[in-house]
Amino acid sequence: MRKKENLNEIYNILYSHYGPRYWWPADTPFEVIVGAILTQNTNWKNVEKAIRNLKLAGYLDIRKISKIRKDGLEELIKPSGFYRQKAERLQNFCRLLLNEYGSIENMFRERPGDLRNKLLSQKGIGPETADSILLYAGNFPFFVIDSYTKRVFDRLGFRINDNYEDIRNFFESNIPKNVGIYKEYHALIVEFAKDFCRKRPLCEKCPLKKKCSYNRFH
DNA sequence: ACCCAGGTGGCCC
DNA sequence: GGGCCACATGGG
Repeated sequence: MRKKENLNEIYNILYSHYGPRYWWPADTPFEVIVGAILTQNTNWKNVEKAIRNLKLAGYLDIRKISKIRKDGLEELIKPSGFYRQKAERLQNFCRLLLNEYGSIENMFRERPGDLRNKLLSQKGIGPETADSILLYAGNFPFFVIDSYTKRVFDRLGFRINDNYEDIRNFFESNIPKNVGIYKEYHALIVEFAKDFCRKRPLCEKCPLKKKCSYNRFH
């Protein structure tokens, strides 16, 4: 791991390069939750199809999803892949949410740390999904770590171990504790990773070129 | 015909 | 604690 100025500097460079990303792309907190579950190891385009299906059917609704037959839900979300487990887990989560809290607004009144543990205890909600929900639906300052984050900062020369909580703690202790910045930084990392950390030929135009440890191989 | 995508849980040691 | 594996669709 490296020092904090670098993390903030990288944020500034990415923000200058891309501008605001307006994440999370969703109309409601519940849509964030659904998207967070459906996008697990899945291309976002496929998730958009699934969410569109839910909307068109009038089923992007916590009570509707709680009551629908499981095979009906599977059909609607099929484009997002892993649709049997996701249908099961999404439905279970909706039922838990209604039973324990009654509503999303009420769920987000719980103490953030307690809520995070509650989310993590649900089957199908791991640390990234939990933090996506807490940050983008609940506006709580939890930094979201995903495979892009690990890949990007590995290439930038940060010595990152593979432990989710360690990485999250590293970010949260070295950038301002600000929900807007957390939201924007994660979105910028994803944007940057898609542009530059998959296709090597684009490296010449990379805004973080000077910081990238891959440069010595060029 | 591969490979990848905004992960997670189960099982093994 | 880490190393595999299943889970499934759609696009390059």
